[in-house]
Amino acid sequence: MADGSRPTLTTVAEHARVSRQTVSNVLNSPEVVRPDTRERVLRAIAELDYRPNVVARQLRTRRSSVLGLRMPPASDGISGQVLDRFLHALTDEAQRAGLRVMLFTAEDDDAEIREYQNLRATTGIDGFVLANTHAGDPRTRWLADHGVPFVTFGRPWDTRRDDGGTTADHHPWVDIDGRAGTRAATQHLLDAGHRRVAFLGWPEGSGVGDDRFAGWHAALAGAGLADDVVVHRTADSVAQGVAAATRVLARDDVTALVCVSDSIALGALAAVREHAAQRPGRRAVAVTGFDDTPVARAVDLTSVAQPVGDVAARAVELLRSQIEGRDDVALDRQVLIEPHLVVRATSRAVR
Amino acid sequence: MADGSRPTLTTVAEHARVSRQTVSNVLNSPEVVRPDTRERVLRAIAELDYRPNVVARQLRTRRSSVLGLRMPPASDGISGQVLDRFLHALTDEAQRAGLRVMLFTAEDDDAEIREYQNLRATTGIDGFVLANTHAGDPRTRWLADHGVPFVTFGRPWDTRRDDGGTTADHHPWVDIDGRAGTRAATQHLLDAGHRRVAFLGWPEGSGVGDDRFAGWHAALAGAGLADDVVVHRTADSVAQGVAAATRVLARDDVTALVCVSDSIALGALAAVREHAAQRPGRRAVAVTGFDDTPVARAVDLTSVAQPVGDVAARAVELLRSQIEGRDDVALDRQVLIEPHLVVRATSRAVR
DNA sequence: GTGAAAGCGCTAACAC
DNA sequence: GTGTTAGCGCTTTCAC
Repeated sequence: MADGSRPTLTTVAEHARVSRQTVSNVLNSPEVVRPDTRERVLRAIAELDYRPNVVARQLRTRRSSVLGLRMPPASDGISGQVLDRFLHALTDEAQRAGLRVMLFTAEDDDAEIREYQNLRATTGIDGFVLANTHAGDPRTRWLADHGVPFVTFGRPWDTRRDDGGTTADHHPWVDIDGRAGTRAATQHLLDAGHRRVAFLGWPEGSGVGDDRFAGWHAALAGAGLADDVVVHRTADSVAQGVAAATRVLARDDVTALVCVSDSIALGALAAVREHAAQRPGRRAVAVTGFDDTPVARAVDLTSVAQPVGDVAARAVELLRSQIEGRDDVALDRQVLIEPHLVVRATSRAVR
Repeated sequence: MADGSRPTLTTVAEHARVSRQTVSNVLNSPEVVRPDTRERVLRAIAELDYRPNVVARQLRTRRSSVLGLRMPPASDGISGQVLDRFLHALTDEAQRAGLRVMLFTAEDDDAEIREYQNLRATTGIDGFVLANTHAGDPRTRWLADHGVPFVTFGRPWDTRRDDGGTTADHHPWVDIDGRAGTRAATQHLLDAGHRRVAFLGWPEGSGVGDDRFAGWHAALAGAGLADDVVVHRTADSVAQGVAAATRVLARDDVTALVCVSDSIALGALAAVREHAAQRPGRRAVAVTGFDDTPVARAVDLTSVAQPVGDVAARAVELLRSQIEGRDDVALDRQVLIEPHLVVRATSRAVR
């Protein structure tokens, strides 16, 4: 029972007939204690069910072993799911490494920076994970300038900076190779015999979207089909997906659609269904999405899956090496992880 | 710049020419300090950009102002979204109340209980929020027995206990009135003139599912239509939704489907579309879902929205009253929140 | 290898 | 109203 008071270092020390310091050593530098003493101390620890008070330790060492993460704004899109899965994986990986994840919210980037200061000053958070970086992000800059350990899920997309500096560009990050993802999806369709593979993407200018576009284009180029391509760009929503696909399907030679997201793919699927109803007997148009969200699984949509577990593991690793101050030369500070294609009904030969 | 060392109470005290204690008082019991002194201290605080070290405070007061939440296992279903939205709202509300949310993971209930002990003993977490309670939950029991502040999102569905005890039954909880939700959805359909409103639900025995079923039934009973009802029960997936709806639509008098979840509604929608294609000219069958997930918005599905923001606010409130030890008689320790119906295309009169 | 002393930054208890 | 003293539980430093 945890009533009364918990045992402290002193309790354990008395119990094992050693000094508090020795108990501390057993916990933190076991190799420095003689085996039999260590044994005795460990027994006392077990008997008393002693657990070190991390708050006291934190006060002394100035290390909290806590990571901060801004709770990403509730995404209305379907793809928001990826971040949630990432958050889960991150919590898991952090815990495995003896770290905790603490959440906070902020209205905008500036508020977030203020919260960094706050959290550092008051609770001594050790580092941050940023999940939603964007072009010209002031947050990475601030963190780098202030020597705060952090890692981003997502590459910094702007390589140029007004003042010609490069600080922000060199921060540690982990990202998923979207280009490889759409490339694999496109290749998969080409392998199935499709020749006219259209791309339904986001408006130009988003790093992530452009990256995915590039993968599709590269695959077509590899097959010598890049001279005359079909692309339609639109905002990320199911309704827009319907509209975009309907437009593209007006071209009768298009037999497959590579979509930049599951949301758009979901819309495309509806359009394809409509299209098929009007032309019975014709081979169904293949569709692929991106993110492998629950919806994709639900409607049996082929999609590119982001291995968020791997991302989280590498992120924690990168963070730890910064926090512990070891300049891990062996550790790549920029990690690009390959996604994989999950083939489902919407891209398989139908009938 | 935060380099060098941050100011402490002592720094501020010297700066304001008072004792450390007075500074502490200004922060924690301002009314006890003379106005002019307080003014001077506040000025010093502002000038030095002093922020109290919460770790030190925590060591002293044994209060962490941190709430623990087990990261719910990545739900493959579409409805998992509700928890994510809740988590966001909780973080927000907690922050507003000066609390932080810390995450952890656990394999199962027992592991979670072990983690409670751990977190309490080592980091002194003040309380917990449980998001996924289930019948016969050992966690609420453990927490109650050990006097740990907590609140659940979800009612305890089992009112009986082996030993006849009632501890677990009296814990503070916040929940959404699912019954009221389906009742509103059903009434909405009845008002639109539908007479045969079928229910697509989960297998009997889940508290949440039975609750939603009850609301539908109550609405029909209120209209004198409960004598001969159409119900189909199935697992929560889109595919199952398709199958269930197809079965139910074999009865030609069914003109509306109230679904226990958006997943099932999504499937039902597909079945309805198929059905309509075979019977042109017939009035489309109305469909409603539950949870108002992004997918519902995406496909324009009428759905019952869970006001998770309200839930989070009340949860934080209940937790605070426990942590601060005030036995708030005025505060209902069991809060049922009314959801609201979001009417969209799938339940509006078509054409 | 082990122990004693000091102190991290704060607040509770009591003196003035 | 304000200041002084003590101590939360731990680790770092330095004797031994």
